[in-house]
Amino acid sequence: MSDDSTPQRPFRDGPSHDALPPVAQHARQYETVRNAHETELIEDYVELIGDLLDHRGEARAADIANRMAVSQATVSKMIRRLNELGLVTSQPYRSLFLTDEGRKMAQTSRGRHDIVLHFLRALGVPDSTARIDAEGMEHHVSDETLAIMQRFTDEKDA
Amino acid sequence: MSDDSTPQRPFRDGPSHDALPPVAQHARQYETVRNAHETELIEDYVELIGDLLDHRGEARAADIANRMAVSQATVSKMIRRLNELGLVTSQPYRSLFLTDEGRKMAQTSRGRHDIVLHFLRALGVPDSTARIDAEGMEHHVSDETLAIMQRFTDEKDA
DNA sequence: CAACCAATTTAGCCTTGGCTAACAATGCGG
DNA sequence: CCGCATTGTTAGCCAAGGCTAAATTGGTTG
Repeated sequence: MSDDSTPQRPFRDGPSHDALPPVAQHARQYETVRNAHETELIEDYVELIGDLLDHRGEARAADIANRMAVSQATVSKMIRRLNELGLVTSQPYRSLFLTDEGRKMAQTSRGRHDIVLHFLRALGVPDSTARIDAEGMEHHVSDETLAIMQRFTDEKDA
Repeated sequence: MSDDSTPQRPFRDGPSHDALPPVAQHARQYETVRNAHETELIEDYVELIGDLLDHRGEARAADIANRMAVSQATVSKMIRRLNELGLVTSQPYRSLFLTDEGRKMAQTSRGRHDIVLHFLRALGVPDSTARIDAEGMEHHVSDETLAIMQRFTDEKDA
């Protein structure tokens, strides 16, 4: 463990850099991101399925594959996983449905997504860019920040 | 292809949902996120190595493992990858260095990271939360949005 | 200078999330 | 009601990014 015993070396003369955060805190940042990665794809699928159900009354694997730009095989495999996780129910060759838990996740995810999207628009980001950024950002924004974004958007719109 | 021929079904009576984006655009959102995922870990490693070099004069595998909260074996494997990608140079059992390209990536990544972090703070997010969120968000913010964030922060600080 | 401890690397395993190709079921048009 | 296009599934491949355990190297210290 060579870390964090070494006092600051007098090496730099460049622009001022922030100090490195303490190891434990730094580590927690990365852990949080890794954890988010584990759930975000799941959430994206569930959210999309929820949207399809709302807007079209059904969610077919082919539609999901299209919208995700992914092969049907990938979707099929993922659906099995969602099934095991108790998020969707499906009979073979039939349209999908969300379980209660799945519906809850879809709703939450939807909510976060909307807050981020509206926030970006309120900030002045053009729609098509806002959509793309929101998709990536939504899984990495804490509840705390989310609340602040919400507040910002509300004030802007008021 | 059952998609996008079906006109709106009159199903919902709940809260107003935005319409689904056209398939092509929707697909692009997900593709962008997938692409970001491919590079973001790499960027995180390179950025961290750059930070360690700046702040401590050297970047050791053990420090990286500590700060990332990951095993040394994982770091070792990743370093080999970074090597193959021409981002770092390393002799076995020795400290690491960034190539020109690696330095450039570290700098860019650092820049994005700082903009997002400062933006979040300017928005009113407490520091420790801002750090965590910034880590996750930095790879999903477009240049366009980044510029807007920068501007916002500048105005706030002025 | 030998021996031990810390750091690094290697080997081998696992899960995720993609893919293609081949096969199976559905359901519609004639 | 038969045939065939569309849709869904399965099998088997691959790369990435984790892990543990074991082997190696390097440095320090008694």
